[in-house]
Amino acid sequence: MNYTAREGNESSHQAGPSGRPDTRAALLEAGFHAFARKGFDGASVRDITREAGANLGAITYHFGSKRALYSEVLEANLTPLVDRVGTAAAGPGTPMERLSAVIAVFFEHLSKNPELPRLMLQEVSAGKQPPPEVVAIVQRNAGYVMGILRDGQTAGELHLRNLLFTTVSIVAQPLFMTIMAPLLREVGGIDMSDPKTRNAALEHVQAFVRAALQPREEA
Amino acid sequence: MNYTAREGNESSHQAGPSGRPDTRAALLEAGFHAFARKGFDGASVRDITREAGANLGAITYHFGSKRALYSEVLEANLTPLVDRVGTAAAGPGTPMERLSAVIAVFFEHLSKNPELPRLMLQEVSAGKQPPPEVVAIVQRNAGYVMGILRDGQTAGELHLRNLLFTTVSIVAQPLFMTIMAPLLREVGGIDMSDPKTRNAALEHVQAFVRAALQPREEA
DNA sequence: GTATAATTCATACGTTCGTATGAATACAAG
DNA sequence: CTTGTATTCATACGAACGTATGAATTATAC
Repeated sequence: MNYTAREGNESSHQAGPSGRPDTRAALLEAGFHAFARKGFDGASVRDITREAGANLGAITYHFGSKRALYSEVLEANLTPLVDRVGTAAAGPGTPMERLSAVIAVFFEHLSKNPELPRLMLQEVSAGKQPPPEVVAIVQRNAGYVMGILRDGQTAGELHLRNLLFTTVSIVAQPLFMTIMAPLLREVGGIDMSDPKTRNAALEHVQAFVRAALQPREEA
Repeated sequence: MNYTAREGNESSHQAGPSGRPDTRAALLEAGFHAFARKGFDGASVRDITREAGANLGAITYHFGSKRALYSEVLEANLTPLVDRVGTAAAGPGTPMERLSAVIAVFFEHLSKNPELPRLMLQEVSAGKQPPPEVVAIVQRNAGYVMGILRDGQTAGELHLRNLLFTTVSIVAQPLFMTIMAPLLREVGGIDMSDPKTRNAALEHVQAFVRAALQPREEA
């Protein structure tokens, strides 16, 4: 029972920056693809280890279990996105400009990692309570968006009633737009892998949100 | 090889309107729950048949395979929603009113069948091309929404650039709002099972879309 | 070099999976 | 009743699953 491999923190594992195989990273990568493509249950340990060029027992050795690998995959792939959102949210400009920047970050990051939204939505559409790390990440992301909305609200630049609902409405758009890509081709003959089209979609979402939040006089 | 059970059309199967067990319907119901809750791979034939109070071989007998049951579950549960959307889209009123009606239908139907959006999103977030029946249903639904948008566009009542993108932006909202319900409690302490809250969410989405599509003067 | 720890490897275990099979039962028609 | 069909049932099969095990190998320290 010596193969714990989880005792200390990283850095002592496999000399990442060297030319060594770094099985651990390969498993995270392969696991990401497999989980995104087939879901947790659909992706098998044999699939993942084979794709990673590792032995069947590698997941048990490096992570302890398939479930633990899944958790690390989630965290490792969601954190960079939310980090980018955080910096975009803290950037300069009016609240509306910062919001557009956040949408752009979202959109670009998801477009460059087309499997990520699948992973996220599978996690959320599973119905079960996601692992606490995921909840924390989502919470952090929501916090960034809500911060912008609050700023715009107090400055009178944005018009909205409910902070949380509006946040959901906004975040839903890049996620959905990205995840619907395969269906958009089928239904509308639109190819989201074309950068031109992708940019058009981004601009649509930005304009849509901008229009929705524009202050106006009404009951 | 006599248990085909798929030769003719319905009506000869099990005398639905009688007091008989109607295993077939029970399997569709149990399969819907199980697939929505655990995904296709996560839901086992043994789970489903047990929940349906049927024998282990019942799925093979009545549908031929687990996959075939899944297809029927998808179709049986998506069609009623899209039918309702169709009637709402064909209703009276201005395009904006019809759009709000469609959103309300969406919202209400999804709220009453909280597992349905999970099923839909799992299907779409699986990445693989959904079965052609599902594509057809989605296409029909998109057609209804796009019809309203086109009407409003020619009447000058709605302002939008891209028909398809706008449709995605609209449909995404009730879906996301419903599916995010568990996270909304966690993140914002909001209980979507409360009818009051649910109605507030509906009104938010309607107002959000209305504002986004309101004609205005700009570049 | 040798000793010690970290990692890989082949293989096996027990479980669960979807489906197949044929006997048993329920039902409808004559 | 008897006959024939539709359905249920218990059980079995082979495959795939996640994980465990201990030997082989590789890296690190001395």
